[in-house]
Amino acid sequence: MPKQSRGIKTKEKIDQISLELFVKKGIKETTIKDIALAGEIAEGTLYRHYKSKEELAISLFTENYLSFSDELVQYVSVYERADQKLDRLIEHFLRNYDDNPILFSYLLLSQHGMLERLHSDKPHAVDLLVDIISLGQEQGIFKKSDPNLLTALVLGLVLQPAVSKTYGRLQKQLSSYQEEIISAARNLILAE
Amino acid sequence: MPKQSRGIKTKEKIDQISLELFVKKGIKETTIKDIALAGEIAEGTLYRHYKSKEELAISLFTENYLSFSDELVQYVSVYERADQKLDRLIEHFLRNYDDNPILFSYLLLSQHGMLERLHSDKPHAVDLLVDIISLGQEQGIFKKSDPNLLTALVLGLVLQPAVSKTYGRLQKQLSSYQEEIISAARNLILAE
Amino acid sequence: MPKQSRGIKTKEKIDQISLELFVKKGIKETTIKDIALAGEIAEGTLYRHYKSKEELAISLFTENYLSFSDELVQYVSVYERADQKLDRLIEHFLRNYDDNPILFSYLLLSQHGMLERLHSDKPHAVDLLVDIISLGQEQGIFKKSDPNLLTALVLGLVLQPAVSKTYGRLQKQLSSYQEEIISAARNLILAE
Amino acid sequence: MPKQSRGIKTKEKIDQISLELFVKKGIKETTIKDIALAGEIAEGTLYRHYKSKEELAISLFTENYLSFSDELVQYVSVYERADQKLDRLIEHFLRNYDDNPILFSYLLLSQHGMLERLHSDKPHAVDLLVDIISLGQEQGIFKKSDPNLLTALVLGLVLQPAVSKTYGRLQKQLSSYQEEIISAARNLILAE
DNA sequence: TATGAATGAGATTTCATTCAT
DNA sequence: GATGAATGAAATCTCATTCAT
Repeated sequence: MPKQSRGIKTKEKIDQISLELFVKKGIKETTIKDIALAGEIAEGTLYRHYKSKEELAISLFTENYLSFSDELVQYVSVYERADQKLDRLIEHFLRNYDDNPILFSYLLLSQHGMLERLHSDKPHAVDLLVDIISLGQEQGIFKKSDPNLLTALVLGLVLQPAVSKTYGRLQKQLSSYQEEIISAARNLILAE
Repeated sequence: MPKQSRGIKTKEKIDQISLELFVKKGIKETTIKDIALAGEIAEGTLYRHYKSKEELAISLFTENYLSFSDELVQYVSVYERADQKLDRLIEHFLRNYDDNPILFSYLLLSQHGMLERLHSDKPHAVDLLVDIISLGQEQGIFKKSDPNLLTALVLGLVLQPAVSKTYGRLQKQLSSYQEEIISAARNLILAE
Repeated sequence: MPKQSRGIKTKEKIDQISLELFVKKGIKETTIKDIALAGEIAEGTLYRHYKSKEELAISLFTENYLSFSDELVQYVSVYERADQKLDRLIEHFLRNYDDNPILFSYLLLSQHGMLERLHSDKPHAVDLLVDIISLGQEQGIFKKSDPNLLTALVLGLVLQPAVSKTYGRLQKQLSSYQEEIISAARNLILAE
Repeated sequence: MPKQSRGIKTKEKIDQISLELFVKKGIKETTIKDIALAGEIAEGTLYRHYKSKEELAISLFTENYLSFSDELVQYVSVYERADQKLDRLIEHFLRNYDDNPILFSYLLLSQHGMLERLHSDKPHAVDLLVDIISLGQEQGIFKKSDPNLLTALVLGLVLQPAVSKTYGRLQKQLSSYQEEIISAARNLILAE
């Protein structure tokens, strides 16, 4: 006996609840029953929207990661200078994390094992950072060191605060650290 | 009829193989059968050495993480100045990663959910970093910003290259980036 | 908002599509969703016409099998002599198969498990054949061997070509083999 | 807690019990639980021997059908003349049915849907019959009609009694009908 | 110590059926 | 009559763990 016909709401509820549970307990550790109970839906209902739990987890990652990446690309493309692009990238990331910490925690924590499955021809977030850094080097704005290392270092400056926040080692909104993070990144990467 | 009488070797094999599989596929995703097949041992044999799969995973993490932490504490305690301590900490981490990348990938990737289970009175690696940074601030050597943020940023500079290396985005030995990483950390943290 | 107001058409579509799928994949193996997709109807629509999937399957079998049996009885009753009855029975079967191979494949292949559920006082096709053979023996036209064996053998001569056609091992219309099949049956069954 | 270490016996039990249930109730209608209960094994035990219920059903068909085919080929190859080959084929089939009616009922009833999946380069039972009939025509012993039709007819004479026996419409051992079946086949197929 | 078949609890998944629209 | 999202009972399947050998 169907409870409601609002399919859209149901899918959203599944996504929301799953995200929370996946972050809190891990994907494997979260059972269909957990999701069904928390979402007040039947266990079978999940399968009207996703072929399997794995597909749900992958879709959650892929859809959100790609749409975040798209936005980022869009947002950053307005600027010409690599340093401005980088500033905006960081700003945008931090703001997005604050807007939806659970989603971003999921993206951070499930990178491992997900990024490999990401079959997309479009450039995504990490690619974008590599591109910006290369561009900055061409523009003579950024240091000439190994761009892969520079990427890793800048990535660390941006992602680790998010991870630390996820683990509760940072208390405030990520955006409140924006100035310091951007300044750290600039310090690190600008040609002297 | 036992295949070999040297129990030590078997345990080592279990540890080695489990570590690899845990890193490659995740702990929950790795089955006893996977370990048994890859290690050419019987499924039951694992239970001669560990009470459960969970105990194996925890033991692997704990033993290695704690012994790494201990060494680190030891190694760093020789120095007085916080900046020297920090340099040594980074150096030691990079060297250890190069010595056993799989083990360190495991320590990095399974932090989530593992650190919580670690009930030890000894200070962990992250605590050590916090301590060093606080010390540096007391010594007037380090910037006076939020020590938790500073910790996150330095952590990012050190861990992300390791993650990037794990994902193949960095090719060379981590130690070869040591100078740049240390200099980035110093740049970031030293009082101007 | 109903897509079309002609309920008859919908029922026919359900019957047609179900028949095909039941033959191709089996009854249990065919899901309501399969039928709905192939028939471009909603899953719930089937239940406007049948109480359950089982009722659909039984109805499909019963209606068609019984009407085929009725016709057969009618058609064969015109003749007096058992050998003429037999000829007409074979002719009628082959023609009917050619007219609707899918339907007949269904009748052939789902006998197992269906015949048991058919509680009807009307004689079935196989009973009719047994009767004809007994009659022929009484009339002194047919061999005096075990009538059950004779029935099986004649049945084999008629059904197996249909099965072979279903599996594509025979190409032409079944009716084109009529002469040879009838002659084989006569050869087999006529008293020398 | 494992009950016994006699893995061979367990697999045999699974095969035996499954065969019986598959014939009695159908494959889809037989649940793992049914098999486990009847075989006094745990439900999971089946999966030590087969990857899935479907694999069990397919394996049961394939293994037995192919080994029966092999035997048949072997057995028939001793003779030179097509009519002798045919006699032996029929004899061998009937005897085998009597030796294991359940197995042969399974082979008969699950042909549909199984034969398609039979990926074997070796010629099997039906091919053998086609070959024998072609050979007989070359040897001038058999009628010159369409060999595919002749195959279907002979097949019908042999298989239908088995089907009838499976459905309880024949009482005695199939072998007791051997003479009549062989004679019917000879009558049908021998050149005038 | 080592083995590996067997176990069974618990997870995932299927799908006929219902019912509010 | 038609729709199709939701249901949930029942099926399939997984896999950590045990224990007789």
